[in-house]
Amino acid sequence: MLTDRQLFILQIIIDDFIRSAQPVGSRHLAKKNDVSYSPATIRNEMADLEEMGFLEKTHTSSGRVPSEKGYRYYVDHLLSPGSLRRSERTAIHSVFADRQEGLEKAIQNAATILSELTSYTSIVLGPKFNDNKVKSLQIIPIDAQTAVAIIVTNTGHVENRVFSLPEGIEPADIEKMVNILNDRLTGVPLSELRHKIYKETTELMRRHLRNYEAVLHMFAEASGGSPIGKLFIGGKTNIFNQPEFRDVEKVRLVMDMMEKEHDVYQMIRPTDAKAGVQVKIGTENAEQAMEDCSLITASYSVGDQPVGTIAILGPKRMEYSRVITLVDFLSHDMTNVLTRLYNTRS
Amino acid sequence: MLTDRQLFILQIIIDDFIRSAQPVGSRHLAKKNDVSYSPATIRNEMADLEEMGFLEKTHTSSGRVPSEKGYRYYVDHLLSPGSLRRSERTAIHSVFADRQEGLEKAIQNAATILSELTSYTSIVLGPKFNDNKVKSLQIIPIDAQTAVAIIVTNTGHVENRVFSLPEGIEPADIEKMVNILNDRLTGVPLSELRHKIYKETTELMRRHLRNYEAVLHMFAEASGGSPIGKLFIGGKTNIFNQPEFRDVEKVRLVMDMMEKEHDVYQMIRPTDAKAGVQVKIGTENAEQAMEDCSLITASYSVGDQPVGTIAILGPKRMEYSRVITLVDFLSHDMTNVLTRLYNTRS
DNA sequence: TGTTAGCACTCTTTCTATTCGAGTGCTAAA
DNA sequence: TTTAGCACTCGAATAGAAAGAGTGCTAACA
Repeated sequence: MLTDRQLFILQIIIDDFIRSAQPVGSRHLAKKNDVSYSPATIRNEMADLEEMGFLEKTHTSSGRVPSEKGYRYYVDHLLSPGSLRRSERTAIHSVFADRQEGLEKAIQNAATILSELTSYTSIVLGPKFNDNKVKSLQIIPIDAQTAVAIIVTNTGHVENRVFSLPEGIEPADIEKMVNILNDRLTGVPLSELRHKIYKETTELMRRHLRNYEAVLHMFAEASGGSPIGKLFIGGKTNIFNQPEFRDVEKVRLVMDMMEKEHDVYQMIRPTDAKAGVQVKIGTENAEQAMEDCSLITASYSVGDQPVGTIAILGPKRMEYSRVITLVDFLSHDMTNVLTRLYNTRS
Repeated sequence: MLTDRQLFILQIIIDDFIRSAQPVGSRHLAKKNDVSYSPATIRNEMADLEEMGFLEKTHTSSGRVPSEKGYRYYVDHLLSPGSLRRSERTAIHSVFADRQEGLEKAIQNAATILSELTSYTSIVLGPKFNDNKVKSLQIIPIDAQTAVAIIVTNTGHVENRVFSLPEGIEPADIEKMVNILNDRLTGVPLSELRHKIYKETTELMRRHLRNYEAVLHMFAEASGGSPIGKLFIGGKTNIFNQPEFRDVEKVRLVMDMMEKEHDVYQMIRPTDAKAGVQVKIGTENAEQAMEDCSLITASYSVGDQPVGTIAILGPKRMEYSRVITLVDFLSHDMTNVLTRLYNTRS
């Protein structure tokens, strides 16, 4: 077990390293105001901490650097809870205050604000309302052979798709079709739409018109939509600011990964395993490219259903305290706003 | 004026430098099969070419490197017209062969293919049909206070926006409104919609219902949409492959710029000044960050109206011949496909 | 007169040696 | 248990020195 003094020293070493990015030496620490031990004493403790795996040396006669285990212990036990400035709070609140621009824009703004406040890279996984319910279906003919199918959900989300009309269909037929579809499918969750569309309406449609299959098929397709929410990444190039990423190859690894939507999604998709803020340090991330990075994630919800994730990607030497507080705060804010907004319209 | 031999030497110097990224020396050139002059002769010619500003030295005793003026002359006068492999042609054709996925996906694929074929960064400015005409306007109520406004154009493009309904409006009122709007605005080009919506319908609407302003305003807003087409960038990290971008600061400049949609748009927006492929070398680009890059653009059209742009961003030391051929080919292909697709539906 | 061989010169790159300083580990004294 | 002292290690910085690539110029050659 660690003595109090060891805890203290571990803490100030990591704090110092996070700020300076320089290996910290015993003499340097001893000079600090709140440290009253001599360099030699500190050296002894450092040696012990290193033996236990919390610290590392870059070479035999360098100062100490936190190991991954060290960071892990730090976030689990040593973190002083950060607090937000008033200006930060209002910045975050303002993102969702003005809904005029639409949800998508608001989410994108959230990503931008987050990266600006932290000067790390932010990732926001937009909400996917799988239990969105159909509010209205429309078919708008464009010309003799073509039409647009439109699905509006109870959250105001609109899916649309161009498709070819069956040969020789009449405007009256289309109207009939739309009526049937609306009659039978209003209120059906999007996730079930594909299934229900065939089950509920095939019979009816067949009675009223020929060539209904193409149309049904089309609607089923459009309802599929993207299986995941949209990804927004803010401050992609912030990683360039980090001194440990002076190396082109390292930057490249991370940049490449950020371009691969699928990988990013895998990394931050909401896991309902644990609620609250999650921290993944270095190799704790599955992604190879993340071995020098840390990822802080929190999911946000509508009601008690998690619908999306916000995350901060930075160097392992991250300001954990600040970022955790920020991410926690924003995710709660988003949960509140979205819940108020969407949970009422059922 | 340049002698034939000077032209020849300038050409092989640039060809060689494009391939190797190394300053090319007289001895190195003389050893090539198709060069029958001695190093000394070549040195003399090089000195002349340098004096005329086509070549530069990185330091007093280095080989020569093409200057910006050199590249400019090269693309204007020395370019051997490249040809495409069959596999490249089919790759390009295949992008637009299958329209099932929708236009947006196809455009995105174009960007991806382009960056993969060239191993540079590709930028595609999605089509903006400003003369799209309104086909249909819809208002779908979501709940008592909220509704979605939808505009469908003759190309099948759908704009939508959530908005707040005026207090105490009745479903019948909405229907009336939609009828008036459709009656008066069908066929109006999107670019004029904002204007016409007030001019044509205010009077009528006022007669039929209170609080029409909010609704009109909303439609006017939605019709504004994004003033520009959507941007797709492929192979953002390809720049890392270029040896002259080993430097983190240089990469950063370019990366930062690519994140700023507005800057990118300014750079590649269609200029109907010149048709065909345009090449901007280094500082010929307005953008500061581009001083070590070249940009090759071509716009594509529907009919004879340019609607979007494709571009390749690479180092000044770019394979101009290949890329120009490729960009030219793809832009024509896109023009053909889009013209066939959209020009019929007027 | 145009071309080429030869040579001195320049500048970068690479290697080696040296020094400097920050930091450690260990021992012994307080 | 803490601390002072000291030898030791290693990286970073500095300065030559040598190697190598390439040039410019001059003079000879065809």
